[in-house]
Amino acid sequence: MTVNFLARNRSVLIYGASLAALLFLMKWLEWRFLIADYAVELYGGALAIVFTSLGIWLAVKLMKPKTNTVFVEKEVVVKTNDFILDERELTRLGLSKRELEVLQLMAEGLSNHQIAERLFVSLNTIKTHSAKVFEKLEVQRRTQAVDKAKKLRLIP
Amino acid sequence: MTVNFLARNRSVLIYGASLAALLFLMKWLEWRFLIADYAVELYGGALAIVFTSLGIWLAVKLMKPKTNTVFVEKEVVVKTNDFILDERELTRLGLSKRELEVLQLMAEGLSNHQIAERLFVSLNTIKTHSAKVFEKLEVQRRTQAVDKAKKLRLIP
DNA sequence: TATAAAATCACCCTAAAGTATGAGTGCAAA
DNA sequence: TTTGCACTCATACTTTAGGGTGATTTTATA
Repeated sequence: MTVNFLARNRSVLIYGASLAALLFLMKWLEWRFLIADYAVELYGGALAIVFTSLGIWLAVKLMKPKTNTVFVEKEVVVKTNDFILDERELTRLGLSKRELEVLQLMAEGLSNHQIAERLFVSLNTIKTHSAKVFEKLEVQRRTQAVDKAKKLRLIP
Repeated sequence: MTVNFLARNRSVLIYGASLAALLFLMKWLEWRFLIADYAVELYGGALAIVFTSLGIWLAVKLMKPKTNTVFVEKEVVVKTNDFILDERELTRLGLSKRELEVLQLMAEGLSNHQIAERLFVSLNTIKTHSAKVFEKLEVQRRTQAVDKAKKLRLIP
């Protein structure tokens, strides 16, 4: 902390040190015969050093620290695993609840027979549903239907 | 900006103003009969003001601003469209180049007949290929094969 | 060059999928 | 209340898919 302070105010310290050094130099050179004549100037120099220091101390103590706030954007990859059903597309195509259900089971690779069992209806009903699904999706095969439905975000 | 500076350094300014006011007060009170006697003190006061100001100015000028680095998380939706084929899985299952090709076309919803035309081979050949694909993927239907292949990252 | 794996094709048969059509029921909106 | 829609089921038929088997030709590699 102290080291940091010293580092930050190096220029100020150098200024102060230079002033002090200069005074000492003058003092050493002319101590013996000029001290009496230049007493006022020496007094002024000392005053300058002391009050410059006071000023610096005051400013450092009282001045609110200047803060530069730097905003750094950190990219966070968000997984897009979350499937959101495209309701708009769904209503546009006019797919009913049951038809979508059949479509989902189709996508899981179930046969019409298995879908019928799963939904407790007859095989013929599933055939009817799938036929309507194909019609609405404008396809001929279940594999096409699944492919298109995935692209249209009707199923995950 | 200037207003901001004044606000931040109010204490310093008050200190300086007080010093000045004090000097003026002394001057006003004792101007006529003490000016000669206290010339040195007035000179010292002036020096004090000037060098205190100098110190403040120096400190303000030279003090390095504190840098606050704030990390802001920015959500970036990365398209996970980039399909990378799972070669390991591919070799594990022992799927041949041609079989994978057939699998891909299956996933696009093509019928065996269409696949045969696309690859310039007979329907029977496609049937053989698809049969081997089902065997290797341990499934019974093409819809299942497509579903499993997608999950295993064999096809996009 | 021998050999294994891949690719090709054929035939037969069954299962599943898909097409077409008709019809009954229930529910909600006009 | 009627009308439309979703859901249900059935029958008949066609097409496609899938299983099983066997065979020939390429192709890559030990």
